Amino acid sequence: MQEMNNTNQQILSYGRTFLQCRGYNGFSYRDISQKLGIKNAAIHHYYPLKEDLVTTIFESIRQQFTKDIAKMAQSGCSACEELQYFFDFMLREFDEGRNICPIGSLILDFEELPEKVKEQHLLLMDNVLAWFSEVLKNGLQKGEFIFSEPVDMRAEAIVETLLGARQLASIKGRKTLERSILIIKSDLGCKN
Amino acid sequence: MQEMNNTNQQILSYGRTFLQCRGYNGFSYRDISQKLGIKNAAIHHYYPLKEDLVTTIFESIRQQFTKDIAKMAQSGCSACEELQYFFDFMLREFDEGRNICPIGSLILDFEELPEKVKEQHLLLMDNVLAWFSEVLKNGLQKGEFIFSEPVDMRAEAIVETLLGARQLASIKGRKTLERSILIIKSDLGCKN
DNA sequence: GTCTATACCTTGATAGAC
DNA sequence: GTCTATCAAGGTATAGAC
Repeated sequence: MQEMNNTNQQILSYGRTFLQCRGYNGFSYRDISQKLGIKNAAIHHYYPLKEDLVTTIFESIRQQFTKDIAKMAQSGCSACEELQYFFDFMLREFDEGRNICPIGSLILDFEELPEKVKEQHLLLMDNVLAWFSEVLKNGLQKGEFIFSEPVDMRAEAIVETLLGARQLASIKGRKTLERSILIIKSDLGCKN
Repeated sequence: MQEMNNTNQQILSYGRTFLQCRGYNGFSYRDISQKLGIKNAAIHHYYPLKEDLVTTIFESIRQQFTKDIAKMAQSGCSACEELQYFFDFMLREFDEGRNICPIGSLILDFEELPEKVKEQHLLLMDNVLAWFSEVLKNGLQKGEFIFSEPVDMRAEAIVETLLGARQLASIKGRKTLERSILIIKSDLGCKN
């Protein structure tokens, strides 16, 4: 991580929250600057263009994800536990008021998005899908899971369910997300 | 259906397409008017406020859905066939370029939506969830499906998976949606 | 039913002072 | 690093002519 002053960190934090609540075109520099008690133009000092800000947000999300899965891989926990770790992460994010997962937050605006933002979005999506596929593969081999479809296909469906669940939960509340996590585990034949 | 001239119909049709591609705040009256070769202000003649337009769009979607499920109920087809009818409808809509399901298209903007639009959105969501629950209940009783969770819970998870699948498919293509439909049917123990 | 014209707001972005 | 000031663009919406 580069050295960062407090303002920069807060810009990224609020920016991320706004992004995940309202999407790319749903928040403005003014929304962020008001939260910090500064002016619109000050944000442009850190991120001249909005695409710079959003790209940086996505890079930091991906960095954090990469760090987290590396830590899990070292800890030698079961595939079930790895999944649960991800689910807990989603629930915690939901509780923090970051209502939509970052992947879902860009889909409506995707066509008109700047190229570098699109790239980051696809990269994060690939990383998440690849991680799920890996966990499912291991869990199958170790007999923790039971299902008959190719792991990639199953992984994709899980990501989609979480995507949708996170969105419905932003309207209907946390229980919605909890229920879907139970279903996902049940469909994997997961015992806990 | 009220009598409608061609302009009005086209406004609703393009409006719906734009809404499902870009969300509530992602399209403008100008987008629609340009498609029709008329001016911005002409649309306001039919729908003074944007919320009027979007409310009408949602009402017509819900009306169509209500009509479709009534027709299915009369036709006496199996629960599996009823599900497949819905899946085919989604695939057809996807092919028409209406990329996101209407429910998903309003979620990001939901908080700031006019009250009457929120109502229509929730109403459609309830209708869809209730229909899925009903079909699952019947399918269970007739032995067409096998699963252990409450039907409401399973129905919710299916809607979420379709929601997410439709969104990923808008980026990654039709196959994504097809794959998820297979998984959903597989998890229901559906034989076809 | 469609047009022109217009009012008013928000947004992304820049220039230049401090 | 933050401010004031400003700009062009695009959005919603209205008034009134045709």
